[in-house]
Formats: sequence, C-alpha cells, structure tokens
Amino acid sequence: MPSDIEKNARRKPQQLRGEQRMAAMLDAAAAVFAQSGYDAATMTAIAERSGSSIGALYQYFPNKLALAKALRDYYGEEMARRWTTLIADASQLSIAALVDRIFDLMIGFFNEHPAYFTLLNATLGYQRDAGARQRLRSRIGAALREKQPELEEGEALRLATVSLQIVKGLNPLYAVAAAAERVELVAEFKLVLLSYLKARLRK
Amino acid sequence: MPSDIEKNARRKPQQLRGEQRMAAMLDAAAAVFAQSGYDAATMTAIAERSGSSIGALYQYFPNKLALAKALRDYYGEEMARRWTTLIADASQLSIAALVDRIFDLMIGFFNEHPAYFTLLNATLGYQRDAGARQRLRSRIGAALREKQPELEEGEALRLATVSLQIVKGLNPLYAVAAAAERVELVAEFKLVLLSYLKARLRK
DNA sequence: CTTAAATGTGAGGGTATCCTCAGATAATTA
DNA sequence: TAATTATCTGAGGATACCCTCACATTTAAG
Repeated sequence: MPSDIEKNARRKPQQLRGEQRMAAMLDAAAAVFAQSGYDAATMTAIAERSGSSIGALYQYFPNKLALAKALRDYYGEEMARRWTTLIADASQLSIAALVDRIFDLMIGFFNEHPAYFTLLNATLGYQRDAGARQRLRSRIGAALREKQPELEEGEALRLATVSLQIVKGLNPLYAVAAAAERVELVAEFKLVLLSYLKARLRK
Repeated sequence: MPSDIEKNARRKPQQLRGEQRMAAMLDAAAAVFAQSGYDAATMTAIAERSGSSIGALYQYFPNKLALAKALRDYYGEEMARRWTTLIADASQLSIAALVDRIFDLMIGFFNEHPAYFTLLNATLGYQRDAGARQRLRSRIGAALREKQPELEEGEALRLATVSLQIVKGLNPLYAVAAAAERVELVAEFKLVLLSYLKARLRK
C-alpha cells in the first residue's frame, strides 16, 4: 500500500538551486507548523514564507502530509544521531549524569526545533511513526540492561518507555515557562526522572 | 471583549425535549472529538451522530469552538468536583495513598472521557483555559503546604505544576496500552510521582 | 380549539484551502 | 548559440466545511 508520500512522488532537486529551495521550504514549514500547528498551517503560508510560489512547493512535496512527514523524519534522523553518541557514553556515566544528558539533549532539541515536537504530537496519517520511536526504546532498554544486567528485557523496555514519556510529557511546561524559570524547571525535571530511575534500578 | 461563546448566543432549552437534545449533542460531540480530534471533527458528523439536523445543532451552539468549550467546561466542572473531595481527604492520607488517589482519579477520568483529554490539549481560541488549571494548581499547592508547612508558596506551586504535568504527560501511554498492561503501567506511573514527591518533600 | 412559542429541517451561500496545469524563466548541455 | 532539461509562477478548478435562513413540526398556553 503506497503511502501518501510515495504515491504521486515529486521532483528531486538536480541542481543546487533546487536543493536550496527545498531546504528553504522545509525551514518555512518548520516555522509555520511551530506557530500554527499542523492543521491550521496552510500550504500558501509555507510557500510565501519560503519565498516561492505554491506551484514550486508542490513540485517537491505532493501534499501537506508528505511535507510534514519529510520534516519530521529529517528532525528524527538528527535526533537519532544525537542519541547514538549519548548511548555510546552511557556505560561510563552515572545515572545522574545520564539523566542530565538526556534532558539537555531532548529539551534542547525541542526548544531549538519546536516544529518537531508539534509534529510528534500531531496525528499524521492514520499512524504515528512507530518505527523510529520503537527503535529508540529498544536502544535505551539495551543500554539500561548493560548498566544493570539483572533487569529483564520487558522491564527494561517499559522503563525506557516511561522515561521517554516523562521527558516528552514535561516538555510543554518548559516551552511555556519564562526564560528566568527555565533553569530551575529543568533541574526539577531531572529530579523527577532521577528519583524514578533510582527507585527502579536499586536492585 | 466578547468571546466566541458569548457573542451570538443561542437558545437555551425551555422544554425537556430541548435539554435532552442538547445533552445528546454534547455526547455526540464528545465521541466525535475523541475519535477525530478537534480540528478534523465536523459539525455535520456531530449533528448526525446526535440524531439531529445541522440547523438544530446551531440553535444551541453558535459554532464549533463554542461547542468544544462547552464540553470542556462541562467535564472541567466534574473534574473540579472530584478534586474537591480528594483534597479534603489529603491531610489524613499518606503520600503514597495520595498518589494512588490522584492517578486513579485522573487516569480514570481521562479513560472515561477521552474527549476531555483531547480538548485539554487542543488550542481552542487563542488561549487555553488558564483559569481552571490555575485554580487547581493553587489548591494542590495549598494542600501540600498543609502537609509540609515549611514549604514555600512558590515551591509548593511548582511542585503542584510538575506533578500535574507528570500525570497528564504519562496518560497517553495508558491510553495506547493494551488492557492487560494497564495495571502494571499505572503502578509504574505511581512510582514516578511517588519517588519524586518523596525526594522533594523529604525536608 | 386556537394561538403562540419552542424546536426541528436541510438545501445552499460563503469561504477557505488543497492542489493542478499550461505556460514562463533559468540553468545546463551540445 | 541552440536545444534541452530543470525550475518556477499564479490563476483557478475541485472540494470540504461552516453556518444561515425560510419554512415545517411539535409542544405549551389561553
């Protein structure tokens, strides 16, 4: 079954000009999605913001859904890359240091790319991108078991799932907070995850 | 400045028939919002599901936004009522018992009324209903200070804010989980909040 | 029973957005 | 330079949805 992205595939840029325009379009889409949310965002607004016409926009993306998914996947790959380096360091980090890194990574990324958070929570098509998140969960679960081998696989997975959701679920508080409160708030977030993990991993 | 609800006010039911229809409309709206989300929900679908015509729907609700707000406020009042009885008991409950009650209340309510969760997270108009949530935070903060008087007001408020967000932020995991996993999952949720509160209240 | 008030109906006007397409412009190739 | 390929433009067709309104039906009041 061809997805909304595959069917009706569009031009892939062959020249530098095309690549730059496509990048500008993704940038503009990020701004508009972050500001208006997925549903309220309009293709016209994205085209205007990117400095091109609607026609040009539709040459690279067959529809709004495909554009959103492309943007989400683009960010998702960068996210995965950062997690890779974090997980590589996991074995030689204390739990507290690990929690530090996790929140700095996630909150920082969401703050830098608010559209990613928006698209993660939007219902794009009939299913969210279960694949990427599933992979991330597995990797975190494996890292946890490396730290504590007596952890069962199912338990490790559940721990990873809940931990990720804590980070994601707390983020809106950060997004809304005044700049002055953010440092304290992140410390509070870290305490949440840290005390949970300590309670859960302490044998 | 008149809100979208106040301006263009509609008929209030004068007969039993009208009240029943209005209730049926709110029920239908809850089902459709829960299934499709606020944006994708259509007034036609709500009217059909409620067994009435579009015209009838618009006699009671001037527009989609007003309908959503009415539904959200309706649930919000029931929610506040339940919190009132919980907070009344708070002083004579252990932290663990309190956390138990909180999750049973919230997760149960969200599960029973998924549309409430949907509408809480939707952007209705230009601002979310800051009022109700602000009041709830204050009440929880006050209850916490009753339990631990040396807590500063600002700290208590932040604790309440973060705790509420934990509950709300974890809920999607419950909503998606298979029935067999839910009991274990809720236990996990309770551990998250409990270990955080213990770490935070321990002096 | 008559009259008035309350409630109900659904076709269709108004509007906004998605997306296409025929033709124009720019870059590359021969 | 000429031909070909890549990219761009924006008016407008198609569609979906919000919401109104003139009129019909049901209930209550006198």
